[in-house]
Amino acid sequence: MAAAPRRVRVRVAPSPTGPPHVGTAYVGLFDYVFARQTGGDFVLRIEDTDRERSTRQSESDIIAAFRWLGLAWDEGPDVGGPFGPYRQSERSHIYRQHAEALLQSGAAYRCFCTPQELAARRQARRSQGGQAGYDRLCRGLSEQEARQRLEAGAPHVVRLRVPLEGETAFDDLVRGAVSVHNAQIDDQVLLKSDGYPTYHLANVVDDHLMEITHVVRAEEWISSTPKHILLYKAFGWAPPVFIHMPLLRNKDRSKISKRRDPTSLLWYREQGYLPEALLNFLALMGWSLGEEREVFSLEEMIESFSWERVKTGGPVFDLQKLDWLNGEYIRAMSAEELLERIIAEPYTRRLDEPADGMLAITALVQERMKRLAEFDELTGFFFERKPYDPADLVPSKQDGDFVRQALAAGRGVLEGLDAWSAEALDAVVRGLAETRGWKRGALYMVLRVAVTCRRVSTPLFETMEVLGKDECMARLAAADAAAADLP
RNA sequence: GGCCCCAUCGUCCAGUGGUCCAGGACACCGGACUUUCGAUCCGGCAACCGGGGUUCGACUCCCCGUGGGGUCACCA
Repeated sequence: MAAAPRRVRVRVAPSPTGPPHVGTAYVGLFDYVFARQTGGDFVLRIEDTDRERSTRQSESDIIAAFRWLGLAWDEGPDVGGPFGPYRQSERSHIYRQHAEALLQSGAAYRCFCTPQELAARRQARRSQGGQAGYDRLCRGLSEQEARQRLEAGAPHVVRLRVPLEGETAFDDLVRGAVSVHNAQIDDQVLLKSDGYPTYHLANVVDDHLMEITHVVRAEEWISSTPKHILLYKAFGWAPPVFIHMPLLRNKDRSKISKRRDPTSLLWYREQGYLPEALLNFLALMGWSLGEEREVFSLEEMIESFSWERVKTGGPVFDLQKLDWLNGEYIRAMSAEELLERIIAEPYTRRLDEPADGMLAITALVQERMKRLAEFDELTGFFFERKPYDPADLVPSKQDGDFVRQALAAGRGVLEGLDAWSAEALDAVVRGLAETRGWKRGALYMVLRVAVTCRRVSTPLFETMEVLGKDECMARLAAADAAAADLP
């Protein structure tokens, strides 16, 4: 039975009906890794068959988001390829043709029920505790009747004639056998009355025509996979391998949704999550290296990936862990690279500042940054004096008197200091604390607030060095004035 | 509700019949370092959903419960 080894072809098939979704990236990551590992092809196909909701904006956002992540596709609407077009809205004739073939063979039939009729009947059935789904009213229509209505121009859809008995099964690569009784399967709409295909038809036709070997998609599709199997059968095609990835979850374990957690890739990018960190994090959702290492590159994942190691339980998307991981990546790079990436996006509005100063500042915040977008907030005091409450100058267990003395003494020793380096500053201030018998921490806190206008800041002396003597002295003087009437 | 999928610390993962009174990571709580925050290092807390089988032996296999999730559209 050994089938000829086929080149692996996978696709990610987003529907451009909103912001690029993190779940799409999740599935796309596994597609990409699998394709790269096997030397296969990764295809991007735009499933824009919902004419109401699909937008070009959404499509380009999706493309931009995937580029940002670095998940490059070999074929797609923007780069072309031998199996195009890759936008379903441009393939309508293909679907119509295939629907026609099904009509001819009797595997499908025309249904003239209107949405309103369907809704009404559905509701009636439901209130009587009956089955959901289509009641198959038009399934029994005679050919003559159907033709009559068709010629009269009655709007209609094409439905799949699902066998009433038996069962349909498939083997999910990560879940094993799944089977459903055909009686449970609805006579699915294949072609809508606007002439566009539904997901079911378009998906099956395209996956076959594009020679997709492995369909990787989210778990929510499991229940419609039997319909797809039936469709492949009706066409006389061999179905691809199916792999249903678990659904990413909110904290309450429901399917991840923007109501609860951020789902837009645009948001992750804006916040300053690094693509490699986000990918690493997504990989951790359901897959592991097999050793106890959690920080790894895309390349490493490609090297050791296997479907056997993907879990089927739905993972909760934990932003706290993403933050930690992002911080790991931030700390692992050089300050130069970090700054480059902050400027490239940009994540800062300080684009006109001198490069050496920016680099020094970046080095100071690097180890306390979790997201690149925090840069300005963390470094604002370097560029401008921030308003602050003079009471902040007072260290715990100290009073205004201490603040005034500390400031006066501090200004005194610093005024005479010429070598304005962190080491020199450290030595001088340390010496001051000792000669006066002051608690070092208390003295430092006064200076910190005076110089950075904040109780929490980057290390004091490095910060003062970057700020320069003039600016520091001016800030100390201002603090001194503000401390005048501190109790 | 019908059908389907899933089930190890709060969360993410390791564990593929014995080496498990269950291991790592995040978070949390302590401690160390330290001029604040952070980073770093050290330590701690904390789980095999329940019940039946199978087996000499089950976290691991099977069944039934229970729980969670998904799906039941001319949306994907």
